[in-house]
Amino acid sequence: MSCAINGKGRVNPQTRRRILAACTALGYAPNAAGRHLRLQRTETIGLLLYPTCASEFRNSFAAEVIEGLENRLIEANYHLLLGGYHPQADAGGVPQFIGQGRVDGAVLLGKYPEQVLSALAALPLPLLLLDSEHEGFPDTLSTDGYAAGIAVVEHLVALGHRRIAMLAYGHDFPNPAQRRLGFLHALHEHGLWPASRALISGFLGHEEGYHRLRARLAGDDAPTALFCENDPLALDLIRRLAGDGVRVPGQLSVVGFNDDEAAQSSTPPLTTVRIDKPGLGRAGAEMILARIADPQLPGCRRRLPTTLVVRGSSAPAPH
Amino acid sequence: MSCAINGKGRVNPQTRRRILAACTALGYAPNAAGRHLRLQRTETIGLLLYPTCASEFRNSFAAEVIEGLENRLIEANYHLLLGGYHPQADAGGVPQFIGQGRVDGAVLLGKYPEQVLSALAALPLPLLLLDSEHEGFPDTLSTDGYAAGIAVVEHLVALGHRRIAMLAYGHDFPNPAQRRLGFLHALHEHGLWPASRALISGFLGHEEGYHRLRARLAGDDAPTALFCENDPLALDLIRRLAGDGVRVPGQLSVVGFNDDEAAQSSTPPLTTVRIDKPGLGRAGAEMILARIADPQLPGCRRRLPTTLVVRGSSAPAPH
DNA sequence: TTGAAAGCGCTACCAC
DNA sequence: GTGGTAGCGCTTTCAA
Repeated sequence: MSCAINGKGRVNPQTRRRILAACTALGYAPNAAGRHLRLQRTETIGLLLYPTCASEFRNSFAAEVIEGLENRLIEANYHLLLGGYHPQADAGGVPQFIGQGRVDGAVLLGKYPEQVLSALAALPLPLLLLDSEHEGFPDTLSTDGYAAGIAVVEHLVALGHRRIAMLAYGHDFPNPAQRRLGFLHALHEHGLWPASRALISGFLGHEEGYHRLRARLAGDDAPTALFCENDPLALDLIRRLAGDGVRVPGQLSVVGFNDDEAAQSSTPPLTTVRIDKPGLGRAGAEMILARIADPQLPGCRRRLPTTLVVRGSSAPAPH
Repeated sequence: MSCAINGKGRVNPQTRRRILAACTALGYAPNAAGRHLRLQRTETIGLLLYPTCASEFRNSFAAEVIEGLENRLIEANYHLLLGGYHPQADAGGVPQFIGQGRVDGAVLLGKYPEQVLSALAALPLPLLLLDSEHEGFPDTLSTDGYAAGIAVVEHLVALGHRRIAMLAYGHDFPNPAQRRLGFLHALHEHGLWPASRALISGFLGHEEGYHRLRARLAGDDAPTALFCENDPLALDLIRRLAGDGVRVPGQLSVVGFNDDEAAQSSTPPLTTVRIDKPGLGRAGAEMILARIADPQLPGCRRRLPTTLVVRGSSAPAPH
């Protein structure tokens, strides 16, 4: 009977039909617990968010990635078990549901500190680090921030800009670091000013970042173009600049990163780097499923390409 | 042994210690599948979001509610299985994981259309409708929008306002409807203008809502205070009004609803109605756990109180 | 091609 | 207070 339902083995098509009809008639569906026990498989993937579910949910990036992830997993008859980080309940930084055999594997999304990441990497469980990179994880999927950094510079140089600055937060996450490296590499290739002049970094809030930027704009070698670490930063700066009478893109071209929803509807619309977030989620689902199917698989570290989306916030350099 | 681990029955404390020590030494933890099968319980709650997980995650309201929900469930050793709405996979509008015995109950969050809600209500599974109301569900938990609508009017009347308008979307969700009713009731109590003058509703986008508002402001009995259905609407209108030279609260007091994060940091800071979102989540967790523990329990429809938060966007009425 | 039966890991019960 | 055992519902194997 099980064969009939799951479409396996040798079953008379007529018998199968009869069984399936009876199932629907009786409203029968296989019980997951029995199935899990027998199969030694839960058909469930843990989705671990850091620091909390709420914090990541508010982040539209994570939300869109999860959408792609979920869609692909549902296709594979898999489900997502949600896990935030609960210091009180989780011994040693490792969430409860791991080790309970509650999930077949887990996807890690968020900005984990090194310590938590190391603890997680040591787990005997298929794991995928999504939108980040770490040497402890055989499987990671992120985006090519390096190439994106280069693409932004190429775009601005093509518009005639020579003094291009980048505004980067003071944290140290892998992908933003890649963007900086690509950005600086491209500047160097074009013989533009050195990193010490190009990089405005180390600030924490937008307020501070804006003050640093204003200071540079007031100098005699003010940048004519600005690459921001992400869209919220770019949009906030544009708003502040507008308030202080600096025209974008007239006096300063601004490029963001992420292509958040707000980037399209801002004034001016934001030139930015687009990440296919649902695509990232789907590819991640593929990777964790493959790892679960064959734990012996060699490690896989992928970086998906990004696309530069040119909108109104970047324009030819002023003479 | 099971007794020792789960802290049940009569076990010599010394034996228990010995067993627990062995468990940690061997890294043993009970397997969830076996446990679920034996207990006929999965210690898992479905979290169903509509229309998609991504859409609800972007909504900071849902994110915060989920945070409270999750925290309480973790305390009760429960987990959250995520479910979006997948028309292709879900027969008859009911998600896969229901009926598979994969969850002990489910929490429904989001703006479900009537049809889907009815299909869900018919399920033989403990369900909690969170932040909404529907006659088909014995258990619902929402907030007291009616009282909130009254509180807003009382606040504005105390500031000397007589011409108070409310801006409400064209959709028809239970809680906003309650807010409107409370608002209109309070207007009536104070002998202020009738619903036909007070309510600016039926629009869909902010653009349209703003045009409707401007038309009213241009009339000779322009409102001096405005109650908006939610904070994003209030904040967007204030921004548009500022762009057109209308001073808030100088010429027009504005009150929002939700106390989103942005309400605190806007200029001026927004007077709004605060909902304890994590509290709503925690209370919801409590309700679904109670229902699971005893399916015979009488139905429970709760509305949590809200708080008016007075900030800078409301001020005494101009003379 | 079909039906019968073993056993996945756990907990609750029962005899000691 | 302790250890042994039945059986949860499923899939898979094996014999008919």
